Amino acid sequence: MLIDDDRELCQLLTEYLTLEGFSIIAVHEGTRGVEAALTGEHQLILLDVTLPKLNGFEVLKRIRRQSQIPILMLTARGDDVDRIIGLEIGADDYLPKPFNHRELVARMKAILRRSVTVEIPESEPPLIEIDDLSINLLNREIKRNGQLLEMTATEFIVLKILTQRAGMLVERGELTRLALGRHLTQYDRAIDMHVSNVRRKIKDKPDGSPRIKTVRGSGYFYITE
Amino acid sequence: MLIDDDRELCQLLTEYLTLEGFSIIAVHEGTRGVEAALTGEHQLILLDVTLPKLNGFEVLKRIRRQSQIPILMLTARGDDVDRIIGLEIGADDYLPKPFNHRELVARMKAILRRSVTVEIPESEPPLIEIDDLSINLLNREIKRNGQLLEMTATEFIVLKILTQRAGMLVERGELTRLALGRHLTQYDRAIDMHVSNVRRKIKDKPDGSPRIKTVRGSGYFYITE
DNA sequence: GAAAAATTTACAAAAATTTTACACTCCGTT
DNA sequence: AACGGAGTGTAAAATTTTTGTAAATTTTTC
Repeated sequence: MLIDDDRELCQLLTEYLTLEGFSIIAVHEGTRGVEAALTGEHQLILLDVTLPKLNGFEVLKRIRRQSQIPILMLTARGDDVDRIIGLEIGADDYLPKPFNHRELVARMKAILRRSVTVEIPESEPPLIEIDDLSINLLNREIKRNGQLLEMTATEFIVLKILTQRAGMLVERGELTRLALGRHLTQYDRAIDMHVSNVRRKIKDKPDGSPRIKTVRGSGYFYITE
Repeated sequence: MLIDDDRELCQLLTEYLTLEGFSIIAVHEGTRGVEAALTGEHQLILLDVTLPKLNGFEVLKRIRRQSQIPILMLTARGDDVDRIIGLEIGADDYLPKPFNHRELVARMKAILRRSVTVEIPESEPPLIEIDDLSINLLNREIKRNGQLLEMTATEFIVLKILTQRAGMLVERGELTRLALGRHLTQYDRAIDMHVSNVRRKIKDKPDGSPRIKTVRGSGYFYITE
């Protein structure tokens, strides 16, 4: 999928890439791009940085919040800052405009080659149920025996990860990477806060025992049995 | 293959990674690293950024000129520029020093998983069972005939190492390196304390015989048979 | 520009680790 | 048999690390 507001470029690229054996869908607006990217119907996103309204980085971040789909950024300005921000936020590659069509294809193929084994789209079950919690991955709702709990996006993903791996230790570093999308650095206490908030919101189990255990020096895990 | 001029780190890592099922060869110099990387004998390169003479990026570039072998960069504490340049030139991942050994393994496995052709060292069985002890590596729980024992992270790893090598002598120095991640120095009694604590917590065998034997002047081992 | 969320800061509390200290053991020597 | 040094076990103290969370700050969202 191509996200770019330059319709002429979209047409040219679509034609060319179709010729190369890709099937392309173009959208010209950021929010629509995010939606489309999250449908899971696409294998690779080509994303222009300079979009009206919602800019490319914003789009990238929103997609990354929910999906690891490969993204190749297209940017007009070849300045390093852009590259850094893009890759840092989670783009797989970047290509400065104007670019050579063949180079684009080469890079797309490179990304796809890398992602083949990663993106095994085995659909995760849309609902995690554990104890009296139900965690709906589709609409991101969490209920404690039927009652809806308010969660922020990050708290949701933290709880999702911990429950998906219930009974298994998730190390702080890994949790940080999975939930916050960055490396854990010294003195970074963000993940602790999120866990703390999750604990406060989900409360203890019906029998009064805690749900999330801390393994000092390692990480956290959701207690089973 | 590990390319790093810090020999001490190389030794520690080699030991640890060997324990994890990898076979490691370390070189301490850039040009030799490039040569070795291009022999095609290795599946993954761990590459330090701050090498004398030929720096890590240069090594990376030279390797990439001829090979797509997976490369994980070890960067000095997280300066963004380094990270990005590394990825830009073609590293597969990076890990800022100082890093957690377990995290390194996780990332190595992730990279290897992506490069289909390589077989990942079969992850150690998640459960060690010996006598009436069961040691769960997933959630780091230790049970003595069903009953949960409280252990600190260090005590856990000490017991893990001793039981994994049950019947074999583990020297104090090696145990210190593996469990505490440092070299044993004169008057360092920490490992003795940990062994002592482990002994106290796991108690003797059901028949009243001790589980961990001291070999005076050498080390410890878990008694089998 | 206000509200919400995320992150950082700060600090007390808890827990883990290391160090210290001393008793004890092994073992070769006197 | 007594001596003495090196190595070991471990209690207790000292130190360091880690965690929980309130509050402040920054960033993001709408």
